[in-house]
Amino acid sequence: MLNEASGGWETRALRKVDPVKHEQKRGEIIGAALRCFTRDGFRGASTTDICAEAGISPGHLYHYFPSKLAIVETLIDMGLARTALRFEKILAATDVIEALLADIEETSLRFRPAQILNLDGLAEAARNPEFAKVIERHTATVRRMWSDFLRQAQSQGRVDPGLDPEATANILIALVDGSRAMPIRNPKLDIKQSVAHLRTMLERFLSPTAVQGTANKPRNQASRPLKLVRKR
Amino acid sequence: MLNEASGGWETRALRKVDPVKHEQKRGEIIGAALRCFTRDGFRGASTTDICAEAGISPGHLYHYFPSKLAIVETLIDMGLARTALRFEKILAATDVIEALLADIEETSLRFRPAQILNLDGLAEAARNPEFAKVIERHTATVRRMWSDFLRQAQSQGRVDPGLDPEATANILIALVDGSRAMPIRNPKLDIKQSVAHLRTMLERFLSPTAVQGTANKPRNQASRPLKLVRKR
DNA sequence: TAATTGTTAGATAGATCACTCTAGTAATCA
DNA sequence: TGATTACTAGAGTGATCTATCTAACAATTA
Repeated sequence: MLNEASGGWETRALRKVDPVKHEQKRGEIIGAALRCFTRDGFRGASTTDICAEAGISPGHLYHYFPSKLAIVETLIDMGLARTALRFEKILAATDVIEALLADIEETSLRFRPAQILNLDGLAEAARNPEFAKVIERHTATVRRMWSDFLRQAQSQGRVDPGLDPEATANILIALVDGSRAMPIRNPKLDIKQSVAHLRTMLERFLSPTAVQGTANKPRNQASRPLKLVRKR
Repeated sequence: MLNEASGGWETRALRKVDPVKHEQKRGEIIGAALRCFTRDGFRGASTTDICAEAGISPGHLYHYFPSKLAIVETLIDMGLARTALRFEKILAATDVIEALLADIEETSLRFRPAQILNLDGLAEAARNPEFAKVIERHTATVRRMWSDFLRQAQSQGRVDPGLDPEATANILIALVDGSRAMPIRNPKLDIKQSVAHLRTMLERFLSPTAVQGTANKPRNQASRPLKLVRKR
C-alpha cells in the first residue's frame, strides 16, 4: 500500500527473519532429506517423503527450499566439504598412512548408509556434465592435497621418488572409492584383515625401493623383474 | 471354445512362436533399454523412453517383458555374466597381472558409458536386500576365482605366501571398482601412467618378499618396518 | 480358405511426482 | 494495539510414470 505522506511504500512493522531459527529449520529439513535420499536415492525419494520424514507440509518445505534440486545441491556441497575436511585431517596426522587406513576402516569398510550417496554422486556425475564439473573440481583439490604431501614425503626420503605424485594420488583416491564398495559386495568382510592387507599394499607400494628389483637373492618368480615407474 | 466331439478344447491351427525371432526381438529391446538406462539410470529412464529408443509401442514392450523390473533384472544378469566371463579370461591368461591391467585399462580407466550401470548396481544393492544377495553371490564367485588363483601362485612361489588369498582377492576386486571411478573423477586421466603405477603397486604388493623388511641398507623412513600379514 | 494365435499400435487408466495457491496463525514493531 | 510479514498447513494442478486394454494386422496350420 502506498503511503502518501512519505511518497513511498509503507514500512511500518517490518518483521525481521531470525537467521538462527531459519538455518536451524533448514538443517532439520536437510537431515530428513539425507535420511530419505540415503534410503531411496535422489530420484527415488520424493518431496512427499521428505515432508513426511521432517513432519512438515509441502508448502512448508518450499518455504525453505526453492526446489528439490536445491536440497540435493545443498546436501552435495555439505558432503564434499566434509570429505575435504576428512582428507585434510588425514594429511595433518603424524603417520599419514595410518590415518588414511583408520579413516577407510571407519567410514568405508564399515557399512555406513550415508556413504551410499557417494556412489549416487559418482553415477550422477557420469551423466550430468554440470555436476561432473563439481566432482572434478573437488577431486582435483583432494588430489592436489595428496600430491603435495607425496612430494614432500619424497623429498624426505619416506616415499619412493620414482613414483609420480599425481598418478599416485589418483590411485589413493581410487583406493578409497573401491573400499567403499567392499562392505556392499561382502557384508561379512573381515575389516581388520582388510585394513592389514591395505597397509601392506600401501607400504610396499610407497616405500623407497632401494633394494627392490635388485634382490641379492634369486627369485622363483615368473613375472618380469620389478621396474620403477620413472618420473619424466 | 469347447469341441463337443473331442470333449476338450479345439486345438486346430495352433500357431507356434518362433523362439529365434522372439529372442532377437527381446535382444533389441534389451539393447534399447541398456542405452536408456546408461543415459538416465534405472529410475531416470521411463518405459516410454525405452519404447521410443526401440521404436515400438508400450503394448509391444509389455508383450515381451512383464514389467520394467524384469527388463532391469535381465540386464543385470547379462552384466554380471559378462563380468564373470571377463575375470575368467583374465585368470586364464599367461600373465594374469598384465591381463588384469589390460582389462582395467580397456573397460575401467577409459570412460565407457555402460560401466556407469555398475555404480548404479552397487548403489541399488546397498538399498535393496534382495538385489544385494545377487551381488554378494556374484562377488563371492569372482573372489573364489581370484583366491584359487592366488593360492596356486603362492604354491608356485610367484605370490607372497604371507598374504591371505581371500583378503587379497577382496582388494583386487576393490581396485577394479575404484578404477571405474577414476575417469569420472578426472576425465583428463593419463591412462598409460595410471596403468603403469597400478602395475608397480600390484607387483610390489604381491611379489614374494624374501628381501622386504630385512633390507640390508638402513631406510630413512618414519613408518615402522614392513611387516608381512600372516596367515592364520 | 478359415480359424487361430502371435505381433503390434495406441489410447488411456490410475498412481505418483514436483510444485503452487490460498489461507490461517504467530511473531514483530510502530 | 494494529499493521505487517514470517511461518505453516493442506488441497489441488498439470505432468509423467508404469501398466492395461482393445483392437487391427500378420503368420501359421487344419
